[in-house]
Amino acid sequence: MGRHSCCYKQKLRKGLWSPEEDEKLINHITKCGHGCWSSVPKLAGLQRCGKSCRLRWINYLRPDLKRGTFSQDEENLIIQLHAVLGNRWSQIAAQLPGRTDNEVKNLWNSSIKKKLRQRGLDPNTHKHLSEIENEEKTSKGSSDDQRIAAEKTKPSSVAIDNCNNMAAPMPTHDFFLNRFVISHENATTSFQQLNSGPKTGSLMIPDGNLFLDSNSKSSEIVHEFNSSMTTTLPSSMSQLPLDNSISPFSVNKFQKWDACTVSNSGSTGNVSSGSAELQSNCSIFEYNAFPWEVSDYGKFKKEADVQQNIRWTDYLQAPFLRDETVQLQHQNDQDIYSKTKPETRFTTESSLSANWHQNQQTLPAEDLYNKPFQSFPVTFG
DNA sequence: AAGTGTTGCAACCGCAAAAGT
DNA sequence: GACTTTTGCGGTTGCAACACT
Repeated sequence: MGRHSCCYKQKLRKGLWSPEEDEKLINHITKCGHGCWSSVPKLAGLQRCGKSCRLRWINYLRPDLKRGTFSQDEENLIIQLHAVLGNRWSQIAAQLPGRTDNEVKNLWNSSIKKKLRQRGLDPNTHKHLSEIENEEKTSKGSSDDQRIAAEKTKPSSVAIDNCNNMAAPMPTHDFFLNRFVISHENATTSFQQLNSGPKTGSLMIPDGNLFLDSNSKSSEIVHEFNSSMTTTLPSSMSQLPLDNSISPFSVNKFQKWDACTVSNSGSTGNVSSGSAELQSNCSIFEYNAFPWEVSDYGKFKKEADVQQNIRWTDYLQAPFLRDETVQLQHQNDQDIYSKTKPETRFTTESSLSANWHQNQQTLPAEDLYNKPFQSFPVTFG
């Protein structure tokens, strides 16, 4: 471990953080926020550089970190995302609530890579090693060596092909569904971790689902609430009690929902009637269908705007939803929907996530990995 | 028990992009 | 527009803990 140049100049501490340092940093940030990181050490009374403080906070002290070992589902998701995104750890970590890019990166380097190799897969290209060997045999010359070397630093060729192909498939139905379930589930988990009291309506707003209404196939986006949470929906998230039991960071995470909160219908279940905005051609990023951090929201939205603004209505009308062959590939996911009758469509997310987890768990890891995975490089660059 | 190798992870480095002046 | 500062990211390293001999 080296030391930042600024640390040399100012003779700042390096290496592991002591509990006292952690406490100082936590106290300072919870009271004042981090503001400009370069000023944090001075204000917090730390002999560290701002960069070091930022890293310590993001990777270790942040209250919304999950910690602990990665679940099999998380590992599978990392593998899938890596096939699309390559070594873009921050983007991968953004799909794993409570996990940091550093954690994901470490897991990949220390564990997942080995597992993939044991399964006969190249962790860089996600291709079978035999396939790569064949390619190497058939392609000779230095130009090919350069290509292979370059390929190692890129996401899978499938993803690249899709990226270069104007007719590349849209994001897959199951991928988005999975993302919903995971992030949705996490929102609940975060809530429960942060506030052991009764679930009030306010914080349950993010616990509502933004669902694809596959029954009507009308490309309608339905915002739904659990029946238990329809009674008291505050008009503003600012009404949240900012006591010690609720981290300001969790509130920050959910703030975006405030912007799309529709007037409470007063009825249980479907409140789509009041969601004109949601039914418009809004980008999927604009209403935080995924409970990412606001900063992530901005980042992804920007990327999406710059590259290709995938809209929910576009997604719902995507060819793969009409393509029989592809639909067969997503039979399991369709089943999740089809088994839910319209009148009982608003099943709790737990049943959905249970289905999903069950689905994942019944697949051996390798089978899961080998499952056709259509990437969506358009969105994530 | 002591020495050596391996592993997991926290933290640093260097670079690039963004933001500020 | 040029320059400086800040922020964010991916790659890498150092070290403590563990496993093995």
